[in-house]
Amino acid sequence: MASLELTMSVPGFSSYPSLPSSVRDLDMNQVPSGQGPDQEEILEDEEDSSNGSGGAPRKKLRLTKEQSRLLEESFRQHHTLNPRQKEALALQLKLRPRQVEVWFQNRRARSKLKQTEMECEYLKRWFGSLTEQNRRLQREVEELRAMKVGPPTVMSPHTCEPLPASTLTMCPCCERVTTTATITVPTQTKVSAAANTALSSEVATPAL
DNA sequence: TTTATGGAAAACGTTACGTCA
DNA sequence: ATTGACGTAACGTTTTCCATA
Repeated sequence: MASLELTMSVPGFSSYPSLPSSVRDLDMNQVPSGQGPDQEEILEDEEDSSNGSGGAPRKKLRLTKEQSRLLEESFRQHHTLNPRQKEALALQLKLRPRQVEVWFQNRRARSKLKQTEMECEYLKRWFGSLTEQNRRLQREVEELRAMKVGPPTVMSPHTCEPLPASTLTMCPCCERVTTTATITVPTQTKVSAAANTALSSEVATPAL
């Protein structure tokens, strides 16, 4: 079985499979951009903001730098919290467990968003590279067609007579180059074999 | 063993607030 | 002082997972 192995280099990415290292190694724990004024104690009148859908306008607090730092640190260790961890962290940060929970939810969402953006970028590049590859191969096919080289004569080892030549055709439906050969078996049973050599699509696809 | 059910947690989508240019 | 963009805390809903009957 003939398979054509093509290697491609995606600009800006060293190699796949799976995700390129530049994508894999990115620290998803980094706060996306993130700055902010020195928040001293804009905190908490605990009780009132525990509202509970009662129609009270929700108060939005800003976390202090220290709180953010601790939350980030905790997030680096595990992206989800069990109730115990949540409680402990809330205690440590002087926040309500619900706030810690919400922060982790949002943080996971930001991580995922960033990851998705990077994957999207990667796929765009990969698509561009494949398109270019496809163009090259099609040009190559055209050139081969234009050459109109006569088929090589292959002698049968059994009869010592010339075998019918294989033909190189383009499959109209999938646009793959197809090699078709008629094989003469000694028992005079004729077998038609079609070897589908997918020139254009035998590109190893990365597992994303 | 398989299926139905219910609760908890996570994911998702959206809103509202604070900040900055 | 106003406005629009942006980041993010908070919330409601949907989906997923798991234990139990």
